[in-house]
Amino acid sequence: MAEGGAGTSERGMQIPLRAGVKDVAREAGVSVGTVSNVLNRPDQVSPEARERVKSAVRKLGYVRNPHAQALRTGVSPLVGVAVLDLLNPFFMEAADGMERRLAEDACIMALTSTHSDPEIESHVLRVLSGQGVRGILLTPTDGAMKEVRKTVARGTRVVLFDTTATPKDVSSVSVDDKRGARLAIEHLLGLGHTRIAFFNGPDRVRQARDRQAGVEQAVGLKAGESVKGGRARSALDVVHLDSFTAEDGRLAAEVMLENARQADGTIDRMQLPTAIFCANDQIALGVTQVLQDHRVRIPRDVSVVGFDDTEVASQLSTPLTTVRQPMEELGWAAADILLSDSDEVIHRRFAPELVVRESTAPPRAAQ
Amino acid sequence: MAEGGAGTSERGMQIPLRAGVKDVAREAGVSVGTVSNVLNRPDQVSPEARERVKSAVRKLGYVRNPHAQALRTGVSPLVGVAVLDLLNPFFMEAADGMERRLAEDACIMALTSTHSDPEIESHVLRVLSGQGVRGILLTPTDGAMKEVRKTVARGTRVVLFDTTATPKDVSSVSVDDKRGARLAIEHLLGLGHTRIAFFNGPDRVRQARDRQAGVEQAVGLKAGESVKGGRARSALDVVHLDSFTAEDGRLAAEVMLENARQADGTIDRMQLPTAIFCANDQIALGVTQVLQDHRVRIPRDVSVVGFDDTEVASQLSTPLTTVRQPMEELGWAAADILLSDSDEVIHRRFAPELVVRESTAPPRAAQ
DNA sequence: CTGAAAGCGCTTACAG
DNA sequence: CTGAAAGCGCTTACAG
Repeated sequence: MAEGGAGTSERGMQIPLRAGVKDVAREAGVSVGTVSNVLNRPDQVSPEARERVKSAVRKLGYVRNPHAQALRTGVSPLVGVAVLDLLNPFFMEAADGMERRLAEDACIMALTSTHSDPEIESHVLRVLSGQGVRGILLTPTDGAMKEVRKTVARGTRVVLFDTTATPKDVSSVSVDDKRGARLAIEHLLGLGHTRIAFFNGPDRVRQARDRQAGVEQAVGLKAGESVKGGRARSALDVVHLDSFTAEDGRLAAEVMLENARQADGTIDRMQLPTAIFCANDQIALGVTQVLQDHRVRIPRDVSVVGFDDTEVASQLSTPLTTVRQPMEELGWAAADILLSDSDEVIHRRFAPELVVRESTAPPRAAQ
Repeated sequence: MAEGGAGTSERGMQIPLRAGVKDVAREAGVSVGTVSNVLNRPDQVSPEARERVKSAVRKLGYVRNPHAQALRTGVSPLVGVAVLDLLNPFFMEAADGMERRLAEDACIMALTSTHSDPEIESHVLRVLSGQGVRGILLTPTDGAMKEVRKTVARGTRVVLFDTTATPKDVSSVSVDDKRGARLAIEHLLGLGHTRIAFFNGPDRVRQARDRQAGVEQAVGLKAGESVKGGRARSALDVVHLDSFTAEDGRLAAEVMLENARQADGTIDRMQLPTAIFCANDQIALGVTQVLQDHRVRIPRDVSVVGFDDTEVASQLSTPLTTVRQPMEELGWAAADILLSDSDEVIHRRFAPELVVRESTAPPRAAQ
């Protein structure tokens, strides 16, 4: 393809594959500057010229070249979103919220997964930043801040999503996980439960640590009837699972039932906790399945509480009492901060909310 | 900001916010052309110059401006992906496969949802195409082809995903839904089932229509013991749900149980089908929950088969027999066709596969 | 092998 | 209100 030609005079004869401002200008009999003005500040152009340009645009099917625009103005319409896992409904509901906010500013969401892997995370940050995106919404893994700061130093805006870290230099959006866990436990204590099992996620995940802190706080407070000192830890049994999945929920529940099995093979319900608080709805899903398989009734024999309020929670055969995270709102807020373009560092923390359904009730009378 | 200045001589004094080829060239003592050559065809540059440029790149933290590159070369690294629903695990597992393939070509996936709405679909196509993406992977709604053709005419490559339409002018990737449904029904017939219920999705969805065709074909063939003529439709009960969700699966199952309820309030198991084929795993999830609630045992009282083999299938308390779609592979293949850049129209159809687990067994003896 | 120059398609001060 | 011109940062034939 010949380059460096003097002009486009010959090209005027043929219909261009993709019309540009020049073609529109020629068609409308104005200069390219006027075409651009019609596109960007139509009120500064005379009505006649405006109309001629508009009909030329229609006639030629002109579409602005976004790369040229981005190059010239320095802004890209692309926003990168990197979450831990595309298959986790929590993130996808949040992504819906982000997309809604981004659409308002005609931005496009580029959604990718880090698979909770710090190496993939670094790579994704570099690639997205290299693409010159308008900004990045990131659910960070534990040691992400170093790479995040490099990314910011490279000139790419980053907003942290679903993290409780509140660094001085990077904005974030989060839910108060500790408080959410406290709500769940207080609900159970309020119903009269005293032997509670907490099926938590792995300790290396920040959300798990925060939720546990909330659980311990609630148990300490209520059981001891005093802010300081008092504690009745024996009432609480914390089990750490390997992941926040239904599968690991099943496993943990099976171990629990096995431990309560008597010589005659039946399960001694007195050996079971009266309530189980699961660190997310997926775990609760696995747990309820195992309990049902073994004819342990929910909530009559055991109450179950989840976390997140994803779709599955209300769809379980016994609709699940759970701690609702405002996922869509969370995503919306993160995108909103990113697009605000202000250099101010903002930390938005949302309050979780207890949703009481049918999986919780006072404990069985016998004790 | 002053424009139209004569050069960048003064700028040399300060560290540029973001280094460009010019800065690298100055630092390395070569021309910008050489810098570009090092970046794009390093073997055509002398080793010394190459090293000097490379270290200048490192020193200045140079990152290529993707928009300038896209503008100049005409190719964008962005690939748009528009699926029906971000919350459907089928699409998210496929998206994982797409992402893997796209990463090989250093492309970025821009994932969005059409929410199965033709208007949103048109909008998304227009916006993505307007962004000058490298191409679009689309799960089309029924009447999508008109807008798809417009998009293609605008110069944007499109590959259809999970559609059985095989237009002459647009490539596609699909699974043989009809065959999948046939596999499921043949499995049930092979076990000796004769009274089968088919819980299908809404008729307006192409997948539902194809799966029904497969079901009818299998029933007609086997039950009639003859390819032509023979048919035993009475053995098949087709129920159309409003959506492919667990919730609608529950609803349908409850209606079915209600119809089998006797005067004394108990359920007459003889009135139930001996097997239920659900048009996807989500529906099967809802159905199994309701059956369990009513103490209808799976597979002893009723066999259940799903479709997709999403994560939930193997995690149900009675692991679900289902028709596996190779979701990741499907996504990978779609991305592969898109990136091939050939103008040849390709239609890739994948074969589904029956995965037998514990939710199916021969029918209860009594009949 | 290297450098100077044109140009991708757009936007924006500036002069008229 | 309109037009001519510069330039965003890159790549690529072309001449040396």
